[in-house]
Amino acid sequence: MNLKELSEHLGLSQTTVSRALNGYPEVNETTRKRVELAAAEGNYRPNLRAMSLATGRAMAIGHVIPVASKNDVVNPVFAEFVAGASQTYNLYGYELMLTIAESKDEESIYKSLAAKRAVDGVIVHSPMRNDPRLALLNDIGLPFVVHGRVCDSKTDYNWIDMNNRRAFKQATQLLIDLGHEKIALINGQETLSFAWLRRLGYLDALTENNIPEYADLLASSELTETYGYETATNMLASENTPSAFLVSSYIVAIGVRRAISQAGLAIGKDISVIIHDDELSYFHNGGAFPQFTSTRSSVREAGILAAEMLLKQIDDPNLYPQNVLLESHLIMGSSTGPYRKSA
Amino acid sequence: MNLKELSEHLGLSQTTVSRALNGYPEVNETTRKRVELAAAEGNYRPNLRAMSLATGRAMAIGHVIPVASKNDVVNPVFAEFVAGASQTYNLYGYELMLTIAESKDEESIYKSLAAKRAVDGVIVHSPMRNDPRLALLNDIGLPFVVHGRVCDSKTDYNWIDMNNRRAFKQATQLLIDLGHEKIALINGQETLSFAWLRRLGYLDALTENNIPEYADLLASSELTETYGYETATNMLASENTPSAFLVSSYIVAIGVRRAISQAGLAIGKDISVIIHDDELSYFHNGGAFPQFTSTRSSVREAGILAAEMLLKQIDDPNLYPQNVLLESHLIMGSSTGPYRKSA
DNA sequence: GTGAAAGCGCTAACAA
DNA sequence: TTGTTAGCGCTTTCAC
Repeated sequence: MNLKELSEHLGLSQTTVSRALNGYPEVNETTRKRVELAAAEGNYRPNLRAMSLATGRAMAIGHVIPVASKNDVVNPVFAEFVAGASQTYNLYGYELMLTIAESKDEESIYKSLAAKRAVDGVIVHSPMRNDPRLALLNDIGLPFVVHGRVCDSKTDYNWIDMNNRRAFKQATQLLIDLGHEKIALINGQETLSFAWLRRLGYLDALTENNIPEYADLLASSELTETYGYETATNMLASENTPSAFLVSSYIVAIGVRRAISQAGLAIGKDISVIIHDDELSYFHNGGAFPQFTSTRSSVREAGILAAEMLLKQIDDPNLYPQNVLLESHLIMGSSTGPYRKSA
Repeated sequence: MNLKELSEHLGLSQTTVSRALNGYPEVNETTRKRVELAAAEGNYRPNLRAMSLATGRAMAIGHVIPVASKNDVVNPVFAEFVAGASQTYNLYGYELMLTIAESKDEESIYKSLAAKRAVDGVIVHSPMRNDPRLALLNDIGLPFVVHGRVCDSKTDYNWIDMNNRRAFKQATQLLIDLGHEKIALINGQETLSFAWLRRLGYLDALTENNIPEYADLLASSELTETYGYETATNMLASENTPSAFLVSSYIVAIGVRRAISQAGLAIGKDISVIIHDDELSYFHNGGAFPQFTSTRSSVREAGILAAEMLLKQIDDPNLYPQNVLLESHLIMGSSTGPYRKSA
């Protein structure tokens, strides 16, 4: 059923039917009711592509998820973020166009999305400390919201972020309070800003407590199990054996656990492990990890907010720039609890 | 830059330019070259919506990911599957439209996608043993491929699946060979067919080995940490204390581990844990879990194949039905290795 | 080998 | 309050 058929069926012009359905005020209420009824009966929905073509709005938002290489794992955090965004789009009648692409192809993907008029705006994921995508998107004039922050940006832009720096400062402080001094940070790639900010938070706490920073207790790489295993193994065998690990993702933590148990050590007895992972907030329901308090600030919430921000932006470019820093955050203890180092 | 501008710039008609760009044979090769050059220079891409309207093809595929409730976690497996599909769509010029929706809204979402002409086909995720979506999609005439199988379907349909049954039979056999008899299965919701098939595989092995099936060693629910923790805790405190766990997802396994360590037991010493999780294939690189062999059959591969299958179907409806059962599968050992029960 | 013209299904000026 | 008409940017007959 299309507009023409519907209007013929009603004995009205396409215009009137269109106006009735789109809530224009000048339509007679009786007519509107009639039209709405017939539309519902005939299960009529406007053809999205025709509507888009006529209005010039794509009614779609692009999410481009970068992966480092063809075989890279997709970070599960994206799934939650996208779920939140999808919820918002459903509410406002937008579609979500997803592309998962190798980082090197991203530039051409943005250009292509814009040139094809496939989307009205995009969400930028996984920002780097100095991210060339900002300039590109400004250049092609595509509205965007960044999930995270670009540390070295000179210009304003829309972003929403968790307070990674504060979270890692707090986590580190917690370990310090437990008597630890040799605290390892097994971090993500520090070219990505989330990891960089986590590093800064970790260092903040060390500095405030006059604890020296050991370079060999700082690791930074892609978040995989193998990375966690190998890094922890090396650290445990080194001179500066850490008594605590601060781990940037539960995937990595699986490897860290493996290394620890292989070294004959026990978490909660010989060593302490704190995992920080936004996604884990979902595990937390029911007090799964009672050792640490944790505010539930889910990535999904960020997705909802980011999408709303972008739609507002598209609606009214004057709102620019909008920023949200989610102060609530998550510190997740190891399942076996922290090891209190005797002073 | 649109077609009109491009053709005026070239001094040709829109028709010729369109034909040249779309590879029609009747175009003079010299002309084609000229057109292609100018198009590249002007960074011309056809307006997707105009193209769609003219051709009647949306050039987009819908993925509808169901979540049980508003606060349900999105299964990370979807991310990998979708990544694979996205790769295929990029190749063929299709877009991927993602919707994450509560199961109860799904029906209306499919109807809406079809009526709006937003997609040319859909991928059905998380099939149930008896899934009403098949009938619905057949009814509205939207081509689809199911990721998984609908156990009780009378009619044919396109699907691609891992051999969950065989994988769980093998995993169970492995534990039996290690001397275990009281083997717990902590499974997903058995209304979903993947979980049901896993259960059947588990039972296959028990039956073949004349091992009795203990009802209290079979659990089935949504895959969360808390579920794993509570179930394992109860099982460990019961009469039929299991000496081995077979766990249907690494998220659940985190809870199981927690329960085990809280009960004062050690994996690999007092108890054995096998986790099966397709997604974990990505962890496997580098022999992270050397205890078991494992063929790497990633969910991403399934995504690639499913997308190809669907595009073929759209191209030529006569190919129906297409089915792929991925025989390769994954058995992932616990990081601390299996416990060999003394006979 | 190329072009003119109609049409995909909708919205939005402009008229009435 | 409703209808007429043009047009969004492309593809595709049909004619040359």
